[in-house]
Amino acid sequence: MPRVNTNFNDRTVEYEQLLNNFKQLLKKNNLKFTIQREVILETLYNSDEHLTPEGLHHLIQEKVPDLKTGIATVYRTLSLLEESNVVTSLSFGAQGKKYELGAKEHHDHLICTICGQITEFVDNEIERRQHAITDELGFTMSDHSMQIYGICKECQTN
Amino acid sequence: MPRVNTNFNDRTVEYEQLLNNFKQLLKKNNLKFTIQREVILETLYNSDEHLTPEGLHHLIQEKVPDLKTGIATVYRTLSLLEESNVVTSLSFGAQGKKYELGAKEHHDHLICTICGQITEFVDNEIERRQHAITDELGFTMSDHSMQIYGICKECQTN
DNA sequence: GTCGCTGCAAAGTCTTTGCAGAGAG
DNA sequence: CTCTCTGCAAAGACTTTGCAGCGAC
Repeated sequence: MPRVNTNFNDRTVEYEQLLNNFKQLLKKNNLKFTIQREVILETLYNSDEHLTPEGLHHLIQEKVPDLKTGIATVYRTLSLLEESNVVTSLSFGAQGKKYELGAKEHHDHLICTICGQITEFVDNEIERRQHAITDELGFTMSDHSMQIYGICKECQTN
Repeated sequence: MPRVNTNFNDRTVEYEQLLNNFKQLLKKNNLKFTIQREVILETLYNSDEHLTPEGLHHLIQEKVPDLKTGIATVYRTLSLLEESNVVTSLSFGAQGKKYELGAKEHHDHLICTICGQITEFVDNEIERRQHAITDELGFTMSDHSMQIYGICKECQTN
């Protein structure tokens, strides 16, 4: 099994927790903990980027070439993880969903339309306003997402 | 040509403007003003809902059955309208894009995960914060979108 | 008349599904 | 052992494209 950190630092602890939660979740639903599922979770964890199913599949093939993981398994596992709220999917303008671990603090996205880079941010004032708006309309908010599109600092100077 | 209003009220005026803008846009780009393009624009205008390409196609077939509009034309026209910023596409969780006229004031969306209803809203405080955030990061904002998911008032009582 | 547009059907993407064998518990 | 997972390939959903005839200008 690939594991990025073998020394016991914070990052490893965080991953161990995530992994344990995932194992419990599987057990609770009579599902099995397989190598493929672990590799997928770990790859998502170790990637700073927002991955498409295909991108994730490629990454896994590079990192663990012996395990011939099928794209179908990637899709199936992502659906499972999304249902379980372990990951969140984002569907931006163009096409195809991207996935990210959802365990992190809630955040929104800045998307550069030139280089495609995604930057995350959190703004408490916006979060507050969202609650105010839904309260006013009698709407029970379960989730929300916000994307700002434009040109990032780097792409402006190039 | 179908035309919902023949009397000269505000709504008709608004549509006439939209139509004229569209015609100018076509002329400027050496494109042709066709019946199909008018019907598509008009159907979008007269629909309060956010339409999928397929939904739009169905609506048109119902309303103008003699004109055998092909789904390909709907897709092609929507792309054209989107490029020209006449319509905006929204791609929410599930799949498939939905389109709405983009000429209206900028607004965000509340999406009921039970009945699928989409409610629009505008919040100036949020708009202000978005500008503040992008300014701070040196990001040039071109557009943004926000969706809040949850359960609408009606679905809560049912 | 010219040149763009349209409908049709075929081809592409991206995603899901059926199935038989592999593997977790 | 049982019953879920997996990889593969086939099938689906949605969208785009090639083409020959049609129609706007």
